[in-house]
Amino acid sequence: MTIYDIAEKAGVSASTVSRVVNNKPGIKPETRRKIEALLEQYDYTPNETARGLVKRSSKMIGILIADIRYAHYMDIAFYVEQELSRSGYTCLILNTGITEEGKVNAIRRLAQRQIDGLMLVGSTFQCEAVEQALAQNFPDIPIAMANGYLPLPNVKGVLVDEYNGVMECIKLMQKKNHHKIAFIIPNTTPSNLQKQAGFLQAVREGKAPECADWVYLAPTSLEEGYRVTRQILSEHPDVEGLMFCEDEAAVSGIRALTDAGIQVPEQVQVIGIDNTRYCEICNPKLTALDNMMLEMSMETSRILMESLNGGTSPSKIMLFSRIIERETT
Amino acid sequence: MTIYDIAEKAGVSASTVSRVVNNKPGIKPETRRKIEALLEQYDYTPNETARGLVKRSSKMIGILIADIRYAHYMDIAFYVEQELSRSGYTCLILNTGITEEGKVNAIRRLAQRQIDGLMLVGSTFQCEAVEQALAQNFPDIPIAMANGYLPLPNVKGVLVDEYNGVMECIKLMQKKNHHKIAFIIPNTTPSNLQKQAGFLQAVREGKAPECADWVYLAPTSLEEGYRVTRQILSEHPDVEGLMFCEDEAAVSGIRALTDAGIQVPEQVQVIGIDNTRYCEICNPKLTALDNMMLEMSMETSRILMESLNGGTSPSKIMLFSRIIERETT
DNA sequence: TTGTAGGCGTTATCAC
DNA sequence: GTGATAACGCCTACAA
Repeated sequence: MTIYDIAEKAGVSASTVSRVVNNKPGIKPETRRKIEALLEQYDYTPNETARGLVKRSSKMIGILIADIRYAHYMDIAFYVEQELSRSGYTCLILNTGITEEGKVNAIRRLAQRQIDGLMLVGSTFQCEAVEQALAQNFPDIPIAMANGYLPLPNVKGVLVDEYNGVMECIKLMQKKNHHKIAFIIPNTTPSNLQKQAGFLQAVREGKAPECADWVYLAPTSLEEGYRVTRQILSEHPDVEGLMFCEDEAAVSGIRALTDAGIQVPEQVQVIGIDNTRYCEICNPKLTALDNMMLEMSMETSRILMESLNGGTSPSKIMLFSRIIERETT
Repeated sequence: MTIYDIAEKAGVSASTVSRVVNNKPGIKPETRRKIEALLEQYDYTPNETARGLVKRSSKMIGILIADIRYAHYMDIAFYVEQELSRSGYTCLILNTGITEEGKVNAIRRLAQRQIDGLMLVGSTFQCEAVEQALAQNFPDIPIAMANGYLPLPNVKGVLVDEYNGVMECIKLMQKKNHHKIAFIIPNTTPSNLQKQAGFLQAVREGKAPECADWVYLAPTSLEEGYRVTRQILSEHPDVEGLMFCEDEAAVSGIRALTDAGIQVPEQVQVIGIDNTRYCEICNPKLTALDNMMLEMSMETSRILMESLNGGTSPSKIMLFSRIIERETT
């Protein structure tokens, strides 16, 4: 069912139908009514592909996420999709993986699709390769980044103060007289390096500056969280606190501790980051740094929408994280 | 950068460029090389919108999910996106909600986009309204359903034997001499009604047939899982087992039990369904019915791919669930 | 108030 | 081997 079909049935030209479909003025009310009835009757919906071709806009937004399965990314994907749908946009969600190749590939794939806007979720996209690919493929559509930023004229970024957030976490444990703290990082994204810097700062100012060396790498997974905790216990039996960069490893860290007969939080305290559902599920419940993912994603999609509508907003804003204290501190 | 631009620079016609881009035969090797060099140099990528218009195919697949945040749906979304990407398809993932209106709306939104195929995830789509909307909007593109089926000529479904699965769960508890079992259902999707039927069957055959009345409604959430567990404890202090339709409520059910000083699994056993990550995170670890979501999603996308390629496969297949026993039974 | 004609970028069908 | 030309479905000057 095309506008031509409708036009024929209505005894008018296609352009008249097009005008009615697009609510343009200057149509005789009677004609309009007649066409609207036909539209309704035949359940006409405009072909967005054709529309996109002529309008050079697809009403589609690309969303790049390293891996949608990470609990906090998933929430972002959900809210952003909801929000953008409401304004008539359709989302292309791509899982890029964390390799440069995967990220650049995804960008190229989107480039073929005439997307109207782009959203990047996660600081992993804050890198040279992505910056170049964006500059080349999307020099002028609005781009919004959640938890990251790139210095391109059409990019806006929403950041969270994780440096101070982590510092506060460490201080919280120190205040409770837990000073020997290990730090577990899943990878070296800019965001995680920020967190690490916060850790180092707090620990160096504290009573056990030697812990600045207690930095461990453990990719996001339950298995790795368990493994690394056992490793830390064996290398530093005197450990008093574990600061994880994400909840998933943290919750299995808790498990490793209790399995080893260690009291949480009396002997060892544990803090995670992201404040995902996992925090409420594990036992004891996990204290976590809430990095405001939800607010961040809403803010990011708001900024994206604003740019799409030609509005303007600061190119970089920062939100403040906060600690949600539960049972592991 | 269009094929016309390239054609001009190469001193050939646009058709020739198009042929090279599409790897068509019958081009003088020299011409081909020259054009390929230009393509490379200007980083040309074909405009999929224009292509879609003439080919009447967008290389896009619609994916309908009630709510991507449910842990098991999320995994499906991830794997399906990966799988379809690999074959050059882009996924449009829409969260429809569980209302009829939301589901039908999503279908209409996709209808405007010339999608090549459609995937429905979850038995919630197995309903009259969706069936009608599909028949009307997508009479002839391949449609694959995960955990559901609709009797339309172009629909294929992958199902899981949850009826027997739940029955086995109940029997497992009965074998361990826990007979007084309550059943908690989040909503009345066809899939959940199947589970309930399995529960009723097993309980009626067991030693406490009166439990057939112990069916509780609790929407998927930690709060509701906790609340309903307390309610069950107060209404049936002699309860010996809890069979939840999904892990999320189950894990907070465990918490409610331990908070009430009840030993799990000695006094009350707990089983969930979906076998999500949550099972490993809570304490004690949750025994769950693995409804093979992963296999199901891979199978569903495989079937969808096959249909897209013109192949044929049975319109309805069934997978078998299995129990993953952990610490709550 | 309405219709005609051209064009968006691509592919496919004929000619040459 | 290659080049016109006509679609695909829609929008939008410009004309009438």
